[in-house]
Amino acid sequence: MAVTLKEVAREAGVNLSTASRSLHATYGVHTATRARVLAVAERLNYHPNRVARGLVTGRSHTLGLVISDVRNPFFAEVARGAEDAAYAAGYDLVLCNSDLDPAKQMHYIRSLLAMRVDGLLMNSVGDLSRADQEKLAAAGTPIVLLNRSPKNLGFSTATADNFQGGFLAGQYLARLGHRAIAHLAGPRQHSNLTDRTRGFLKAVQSAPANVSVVVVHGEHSFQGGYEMMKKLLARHRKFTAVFACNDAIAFGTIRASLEAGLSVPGDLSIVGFDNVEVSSIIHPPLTTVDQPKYELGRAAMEILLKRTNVPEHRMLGVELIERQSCRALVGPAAQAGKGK
Amino acid sequence: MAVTLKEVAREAGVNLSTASRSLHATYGVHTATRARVLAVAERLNYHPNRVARGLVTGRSHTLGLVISDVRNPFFAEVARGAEDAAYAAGYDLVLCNSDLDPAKQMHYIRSLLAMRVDGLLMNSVGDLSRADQEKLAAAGTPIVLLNRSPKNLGFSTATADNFQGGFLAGQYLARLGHRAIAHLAGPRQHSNLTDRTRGFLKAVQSAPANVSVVVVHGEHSFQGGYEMMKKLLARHRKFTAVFACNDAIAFGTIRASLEAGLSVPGDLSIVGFDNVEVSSIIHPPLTTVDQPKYELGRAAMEILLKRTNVPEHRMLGVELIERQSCRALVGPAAQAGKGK
DNA sequence: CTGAAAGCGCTAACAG
DNA sequence: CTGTTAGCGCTTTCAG
Repeated sequence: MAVTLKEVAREAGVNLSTASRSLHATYGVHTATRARVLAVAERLNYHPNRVARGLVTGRSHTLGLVISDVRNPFFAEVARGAEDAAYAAGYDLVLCNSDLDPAKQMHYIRSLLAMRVDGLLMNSVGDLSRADQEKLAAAGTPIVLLNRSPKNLGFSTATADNFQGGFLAGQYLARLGHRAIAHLAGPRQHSNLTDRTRGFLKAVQSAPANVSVVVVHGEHSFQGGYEMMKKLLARHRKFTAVFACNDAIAFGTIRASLEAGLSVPGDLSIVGFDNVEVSSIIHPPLTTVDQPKYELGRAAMEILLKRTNVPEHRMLGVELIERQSCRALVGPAAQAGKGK
Repeated sequence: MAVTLKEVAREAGVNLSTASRSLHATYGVHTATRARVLAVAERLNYHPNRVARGLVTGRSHTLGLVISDVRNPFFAEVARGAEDAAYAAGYDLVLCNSDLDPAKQMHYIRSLLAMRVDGLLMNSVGDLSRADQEKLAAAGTPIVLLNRSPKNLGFSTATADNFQGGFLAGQYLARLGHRAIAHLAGPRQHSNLTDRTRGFLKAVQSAPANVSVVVVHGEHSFQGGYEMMKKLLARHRKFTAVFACNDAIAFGTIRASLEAGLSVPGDLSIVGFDNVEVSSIIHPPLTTVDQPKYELGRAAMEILLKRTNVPEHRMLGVELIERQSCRALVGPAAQAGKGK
């Protein structure tokens, strides 16, 4: 089918190994010889067979990316960051959507290991059985985990500072003068989300004034946010602001508020988390905590590409993006009807 | 490093080839022998080396997906559809983001061919030089193109019925009684977008009443839509509806309209194209033409997996999703202030 | 049913 | 600087 190095060598009148050396651009071959080989390779449209090379070198120059779903804009960004970094380093990325299903996850991992990827980037490993986790660790393939605090086994991690993000949100709302805040927290037991909650509570507790908080849990999706908010509103709770633990929830919250005849930010201030692209597109533009998604993917990939065996942990900074979904209840801005 | 078949064979006291046969579940090996081999393989945690296998079989069970950018929700959906289909068939997918840059595209293609992927799913090939296109075709690797009308070389294609989608949009707006419509058409020379335009014009021209249309071109993005609309509004054009050739443009249009003090759909009806997830989340929920994105990816993958050498062309149906961004100017619904 | 042997395309010592 | 020689781990004839 495809032309092989052997044919190139024969055509160029040199030995197989000489041809091989010529292509690797290392020294140890006469310039004229190399030129000849290269010319022939070009003419024959030769392309080295990476699988053959991989077999002998033991490196595939391929990496695995296991995430829950690329359709989630967060992961799409991460994937892009990871892919760009891989591309720059001459690696290819195999995309796997696990839906967080442990069986599917293991299936992918097995497949990836079987194809001898040089490393794995995964967004979670917590759902795997202890045995599987150990098997994974034993495989010896470098692994970096996304979005997990550095407490996992011996794996490297790359994550945003979720605690700090939650803290920023709480501090912001408290400073605007909100004294009764609802926090839509997503599922329990979701380490990076609970970190946000912890940061938020910390900020609110350390605020100069007294702030009351009601925390509700639910699905971390548009629908989940919508439902949590509906329920909250039905209970006639008095609160002037909500901190949603991600943007999707915030969007659902806005929808539910609008449907209940509340204005945002007039009656209700809302801050989200993630800063997905849509948050600047919807109305009102959402004030949210930006998480450096692309950089997260890139940073994770960089760690992976180092191929060191000592686990490395990278935590990226977050930032509050002030838009138009919050209003100040105190201070000079309070009259204006909008935050800041 | 990893345990090899040879070790399994030795441990099981059989020959290498017997071990190999045992694993392939084909007949030709005594049941007891196979059981023994399987047991040993399990115990040793043996996993076949796919690269070695690939070298001899000539098939890598890996496919390439070259799209412009996964961060584009349209492609994320397509990618997911393709990946699911690949997964179901036991294939892995290598993700490549080309940004539509011909050089990057060729780089990826080269890399993919070098790793001997069994097929390629690409979203465009039009920017490649004639020579590169021919080289691609000559490589003999099965290729299916996304979103391209079936006029390309000998490649298979999978695309939505863009013409029909444009037609549906035009027909819908005309029926609602709109007689002056702006069409935000995206860049010229973008085959699937121009198909939408053609369908739209066809519908409008064949409408019973006279409908005037102004077509404007620009970037097919939120920003592009925003700018096109600003310009249009500045020219004091009189139109009651706009058909945006994709949802991103529609979102930009809505933003620009809102900023200009126009209400949607009160003063202006807007229909988009794509039905990305956000279109149901924004306010007002966008009436748009649904393109079966996930199915597109899956269909393309199915064609690819057939590995036939006769090009196949699949065109998927589209559907108008009526939400709340349009209003009727005639008929009983006109009073209600909303379409239907 | 099982073993022996060749070879996929390439790299990497090792001689020369 | 260049050629010879082993394999990498696996599948696949071909004998037995």
